[in-house]
This record gives sequence, structure tokens and C-alpha cells, in this order.
Amino acid sequence: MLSIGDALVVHLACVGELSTEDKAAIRSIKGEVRTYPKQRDVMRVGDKPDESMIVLKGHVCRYTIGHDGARQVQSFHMPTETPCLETLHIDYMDMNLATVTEATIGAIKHTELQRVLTERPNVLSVVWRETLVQGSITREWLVRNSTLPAHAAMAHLFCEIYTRAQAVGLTRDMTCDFPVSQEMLADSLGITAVHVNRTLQVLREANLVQFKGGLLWVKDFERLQALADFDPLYLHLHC
Amino acid sequence: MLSIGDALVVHLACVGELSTEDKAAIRSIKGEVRTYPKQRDVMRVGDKPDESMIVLKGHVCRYTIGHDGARQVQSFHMPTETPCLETLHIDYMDMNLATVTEATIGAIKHTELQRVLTERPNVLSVVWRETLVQGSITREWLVRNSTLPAHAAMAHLFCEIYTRAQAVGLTRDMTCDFPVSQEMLADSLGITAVHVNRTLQVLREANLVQFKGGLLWVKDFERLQALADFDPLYLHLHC
DNA sequence: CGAGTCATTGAAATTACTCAACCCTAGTGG
DNA sequence: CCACTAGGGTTGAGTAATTTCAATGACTCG
Repeated sequence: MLSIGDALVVHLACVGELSTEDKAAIRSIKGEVRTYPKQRDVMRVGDKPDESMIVLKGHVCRYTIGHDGARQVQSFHMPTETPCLETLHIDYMDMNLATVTEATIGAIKHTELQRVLTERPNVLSVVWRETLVQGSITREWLVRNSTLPAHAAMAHLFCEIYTRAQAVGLTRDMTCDFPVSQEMLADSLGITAVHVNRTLQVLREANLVQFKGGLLWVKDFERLQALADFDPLYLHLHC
Repeated sequence: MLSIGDALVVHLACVGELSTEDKAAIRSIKGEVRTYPKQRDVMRVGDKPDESMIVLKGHVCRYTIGHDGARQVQSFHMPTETPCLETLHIDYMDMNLATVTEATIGAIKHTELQRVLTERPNVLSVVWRETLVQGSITREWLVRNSTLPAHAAMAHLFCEIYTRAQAVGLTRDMTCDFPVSQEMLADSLGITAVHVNRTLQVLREANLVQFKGGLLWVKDFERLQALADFDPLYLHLHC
């Protein structure tokens, strides 16, 4: 498992150009490492956090609960990703952050982060850019859930997860971890769990993708991508 | 009509705290004022802009077109708002920016903006925060289009537009400009124009809201808000 | 006046949801 | 070692929301 500093370097290197000095400065960032059980809230709506998080092990997600109890998952985050950098400048949380599986998370005080950002303007640019790429991904989720029918939306999400995992070396043999239940998948795509189940069967029978036991197995990326109308441009990957 | 500097001050004051010196520095920002006819693209997917925009008059929107020709409107922007500040750190446009009505737009060179951001760290914080609030709004659009049925989603969008207009003094007598066609409304909510038409009738007959001729008339904000499960927290309004 | 755009309506088809039951598997405690 | 349980996962049938298609109406602009 990576340290907070190393994980940050890996992640930010996917987002923008870092000099050797930048990387050294980022590695100097200290934080507290915590382990949470699965399905545990880490931050809640209304919180005023004084630290940002980085996933070191396991998976986390962000979500909101509607008035009627409906949950909308707004993002998934795998190791090295930073689910709440935006708290640097947004005072109140407007969503919840929770673990999906048991997860080890690094908590970095804003003051500690700011120290490096003021010292190194380029790191500030890259961290800012990171928050903007998050926004770009959210926009794509909006497009996905608003315009695509269920099977295409699901294919699109699978393409994204696989591509992001690949960017940080978390794939092997066309598979990657995606340890979410069908219900959580439903809450991210804005459809019901029953419909997810049936849609998964369609994708499986078309021999495009297999999703079982928290493992995503992409059997035909090309056709999955075509079905999903997936273009990774919006991920703004630098690596 | 406001100047670029004055409009920026009005907008950024909604986002965060600005000192007198900050405001003076922002007012010193120069840009080019351009007028576009309605329904005209201002930026396109793949562009590498070297300037950011601020709406001075009229309305603009951001949108993407899917493989099958489906358009997803991702945001609307009224006067004083800044639809593409994120281009400061995101090199390639991943969506289009277009006018809705005839519009007058201020174009600010990134170099000019950076000049003030490096001089005044607090302005940088507020501008960064602005881009994060955009992200927060996008997340709410995701929730809206993913979890709410058509009439609630539409009510929610109306609440948001009215609230944002109110924040910058663009409402009078429970009305505000919202000069979009039913088709564009459909493309923002992710439903068909036909369904928009019928849903509008429902809201109108319930005496909640009237939407005609580009004017939004909120007849009962309380009930509209209740129907939409609208909580303005996500707008992170500072004023 | 005519062309074009936007709004409205109706009916049929499709997609997705609801509800309720059943299955499967991993983990638990006796 | 086995029965029990709980949390997914799967299935079927009926229902509701939304789309599609096609036609008509209203309004604006040149």
C-alpha cells in the first residue's frame, strides 16, 4: 500500500505535469492514516471538514439521500484518488463521503496542503486542475444518466471505471476491482436494482462484460465503448 | 449593462468574501466585449481557449451532443455568471458553449486573469471556489435528472434558476428571465420535448409556476420547492 | 402572405418501476 | 458439521412513466 505522499504523486501525475521538486514537495505532505469498515460514512452533509482525503486502499463513494430516501451515488473513488479536495475552498459538505469496502484513507489537513500550494504554484495549478477534472467527470455522469438508456449507461460507467483503474495500474488481464453491489450500481445510474440485474444479464449475454463478486471483467472493450459512446477525453488524463 | 470588471465583482461577491482592494483589483481586469446572435456556438468541444467568458447580457448554455445526436444541456448562465472559468486549467474543451438568446459576452485572457490571481491570493481562492461551486451545481443536476420524476425535476430547475437570478437582483414580482425553448428545457432535464410540454401543463394547472415566452413566473415558491425537494445549500451562495 | 420555429395533442409502443417471491452463498452459532 | 440467517442476486407479472411518431395549431419574421 502506498503512503499518502506517494499516492498523491501518482494521482496528481495523472492530472498534470509535475517537476522533480514538485514531487518532492508533494511527498513531504503529512497526514493521518485511518481505516474504516465497509459502508461507513466518513463525512456527512453539513460537515465543515478541515482536511481532505486520499484513498490508499479499498473503494469509497460520494452520495446524497433525497427527501424520499432515494440515494444518488455521485462518484466512486479507487486507491490514489482524492474524493474531497474541493473542501479546501467549499466550507460545507453538500454530500456524504462513505466507504464502499473496508478502506484505508489518508487525511490531510488543509493547512498542510496549503503550505505546499503556496510554496509551489505549479502544484496549486495541478491540484486546482484535479478539482476541475472531477467536475468534468460529474458532467459526464450527468450526460450518462440523462441521455443514455440503461444498458448504454452501464457500459459507459464500466468503461470509465476500467479506464481510470488502468491509468493508475490497477487492472490485470482485462479485469479490475469494482466492489459495489447491484443496488449501489443502481443508485449511481439512477435506475432500480432490479433493472440493473436485468441489464447486466444483457451485457453478459452479449459477451461484453462480466460483473460478479466485486470484479469487473471487460471481455470486449471496443464493443463496450461503442455501445456506451465512451470517449475518455473528459477524464483529461495526462498519463 | 455592467462592465466586465463590475460584473465580475458582482458574481464573485456571491461566491466569497472580497476586500475593497480585491474588488479594485478585479475591476482592473480588462477584456474584449463581443456580441453574438442567438443560438450561436462560442466555444466548441476540442477547442483550446486562451480566455474565459463572462455573460454581460442575455443567456448562454453549455451542452454536448451525443453520438446519436442527442443534446445534453449541462448548464445555463445568466448575466454576471462565468460559464468557462475552468478553462484556466483545463486545456481542451469537453463541451460546447453557446448563446441561448442574443448575448453580450466579455472575453478575458487567461494571462490577464492570472495577473490578478497571483497578485491577490484571496481572489484566487474565490475564483477557485467559483469553479467548485459550478461542480456542486453539476452534481445537483446529476441528482435531479437521475432520481427525480419529470415534474419534480422541472420544479427543481425552476427553483434553481429563480434563486440564482434573485442572488444577483435579476428577479421582479416573482418572475425572472429564462429565455429557453421547451426543447432546450427537455435537453437539460433529459426528457423529451413532448413530455416537457405535458409536465409544464401539470405545474401550471397546479398553480405552481408559469413558463411562457421566455419568462419564468413562480406563483408559489414554497410548494414548488417542496415538490422539488429543493435545498439551495448546494449553490453555496455567499450573499 | 408564406416559411419556419415552437407549442400542443393523441394514440401506441417501449422502457423502466413496483412488488413479491425465491434462490444462492457466506458467515454464524449451536 | 450442520442448520440458520442475512444480504445480495434473480425472476415473473402487472403497472406507471416516458417515448415515439405523426399531425395540428400558434406565432413571428421577412
